[in-house]
Amino acid sequence: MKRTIYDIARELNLSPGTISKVINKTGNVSDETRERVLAYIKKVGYVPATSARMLKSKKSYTIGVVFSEDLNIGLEHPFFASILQHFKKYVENEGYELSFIVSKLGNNQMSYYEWCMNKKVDGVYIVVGDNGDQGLHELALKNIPCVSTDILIPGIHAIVSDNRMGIIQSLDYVYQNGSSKTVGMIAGPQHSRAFLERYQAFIEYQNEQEHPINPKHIVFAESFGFTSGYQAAMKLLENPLPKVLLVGSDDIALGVLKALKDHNISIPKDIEIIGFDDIHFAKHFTPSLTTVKQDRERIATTAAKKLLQLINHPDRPVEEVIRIPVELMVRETTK
Amino acid sequence: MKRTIYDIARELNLSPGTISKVINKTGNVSDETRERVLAYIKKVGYVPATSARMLKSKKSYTIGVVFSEDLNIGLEHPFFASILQHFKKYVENEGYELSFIVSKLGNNQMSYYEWCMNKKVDGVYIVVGDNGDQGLHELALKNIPCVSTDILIPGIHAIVSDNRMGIIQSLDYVYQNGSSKTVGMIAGPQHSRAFLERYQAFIEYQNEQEHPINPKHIVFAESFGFTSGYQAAMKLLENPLPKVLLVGSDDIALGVLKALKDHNISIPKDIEIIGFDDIHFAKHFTPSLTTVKQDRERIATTAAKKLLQLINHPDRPVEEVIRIPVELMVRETTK
DNA sequence: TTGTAAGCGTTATCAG
DNA sequence: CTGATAACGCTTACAA
Repeated sequence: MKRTIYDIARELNLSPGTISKVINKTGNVSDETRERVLAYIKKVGYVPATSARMLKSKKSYTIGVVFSEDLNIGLEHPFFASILQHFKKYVENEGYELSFIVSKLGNNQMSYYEWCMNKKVDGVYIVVGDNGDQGLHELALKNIPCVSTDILIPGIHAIVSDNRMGIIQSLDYVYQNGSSKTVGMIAGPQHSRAFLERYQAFIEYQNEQEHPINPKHIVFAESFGFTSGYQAAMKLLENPLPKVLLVGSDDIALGVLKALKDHNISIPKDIEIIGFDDIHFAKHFTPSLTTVKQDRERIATTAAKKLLQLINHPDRPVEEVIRIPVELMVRETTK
Repeated sequence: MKRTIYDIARELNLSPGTISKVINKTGNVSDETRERVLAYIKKVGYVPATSARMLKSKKSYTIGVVFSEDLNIGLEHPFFASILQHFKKYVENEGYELSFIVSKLGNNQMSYYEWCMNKKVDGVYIVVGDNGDQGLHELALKNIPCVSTDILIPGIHAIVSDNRMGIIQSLDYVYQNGSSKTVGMIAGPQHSRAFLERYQAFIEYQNEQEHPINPKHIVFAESFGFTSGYQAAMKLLENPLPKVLLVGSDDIALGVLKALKDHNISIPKDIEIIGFDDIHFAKHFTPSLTTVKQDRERIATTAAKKLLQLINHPDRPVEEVIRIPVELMVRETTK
């Protein structure tokens, strides 16, 4: 049933080495035999045994995926799942597959790096990672090709949204025509880079443009997700509201919207809301959410492309951080 | 740097074979040497090379995951992503890891079965699959351990929700106290087993209880998702509405809700809605959605447990289809 | 251009 | 109870 390179060699009156050469497009083989082998391989549906190949060549055509669970962001997270999906599609098309890196496998604990050595993965992709995770920093030190679409670690290439640009677009939109509305922000947890960047961009913009910042109009959500958005909004409601509210993420924004509705606050009449992410649901909500769209597909494919480049041309230098442009989607929560 | 079983043997004045034995808990080793080896291994952080181990033993401690993309259900799907997440957690804890099965890897097309042989996966998990997918049926024929939490294929063990029970609970709730409301259904695409079962259960219940079924109150959504729900609702609106509406899934139900709202139909006053799934968002929507909750965690862990059993005790027979109970979550879209 | 043979790091079967 | 030794299926010098 299962055929090896030896069987093929015998059946074709060739030597195993030759077969290997044509499969790997290495060494010299006459065009004729190459064709013959290729045809035969296709006919009988031979596929080389990965394990043997790995054992010998130290390559696996596999990319390890870090999807940090510590943050309690499940695979269900609308943003990260989507990115992972696009990434997967791209690399599979290039002949690579994905395997989740896990640090606690049954009994034996193993660092990301050990896992990579052990599995001989060609590269690793950090979809979402925790900055406090030592394993990640260890990875950055060893030189294994590695890209991230989340955290920024010196030594690891990252592809992330231009958060600052998103905030600028939002505020430019708010202040257009010389309007001088009061604007507040419900920021996400500040241990997350993306949330931190968005918050800082907000503060900087306001300072540069000399718009006042009212501390009571700034609230930090405790976590990701709907519920923490709801709670943050409750806190905001303790004081008079600003006219416009930027929210760190759509997930959170939806919770905010709900809290506001529950208090009979009319949107966008009483307060305008601008989110961040453009998750699938943003446009379906009532009222539909004005938000900054992250180009998930572009982030993912850029990351994939870059990782493959790192793997196949380790010499060619590349920029370490790439910022992907974002776009403001104006919908019903602003006027 | 990288240590092999040989290095360890040498450093410990033993033979490689002995080391292997203690690692695999096989053959006879004196307690003393076992301890000594185990201690040393832990100290130096040795991990066996998977490739070599696979090559020799035909085991990989890896489970192949089928996540059909043909259906355009991405990794982002709230139900399946959540199930996969729970499954992953369970098997990782038992020392297995997950690798996505892919049939078109770069240039060479390969059937699921070939992939499994090639990668020597110990089992396969079908999170979501297309019934028209020949590769899946081929898998069922070969005897590789395999479980599904979606499609039902003869020969493949399946763990799915008790859809009939969900419909019965919903309708019992609707008809409680001898009420005789008219009830309709927006069913999902009928090529999907789960949707089909829900539809059939509905029809059977109504017939058994001798409640009339108005064909105009039954609409089939063309696809999964919000948009097809919206469209289905539009169709339903062409005729007078029933008093109660069961919807095949929450995803679809949210689209329905939106369409109804857009037409100024009051929920639950004019029409009551009951969904299916209890996706995360169901309780956050306004009004919050009454729905049948699928126990995603239990489905996933049951599937995981069963697959591991199939792998490790292929002899022990097990039922082929397990139905997991569901629970009606009563919220604001019903009164 | 093709064939030979020595590994890669394990496991498993025998002897000792 | 422990130690040799032959696979496992492939890649890669090197020889023919």
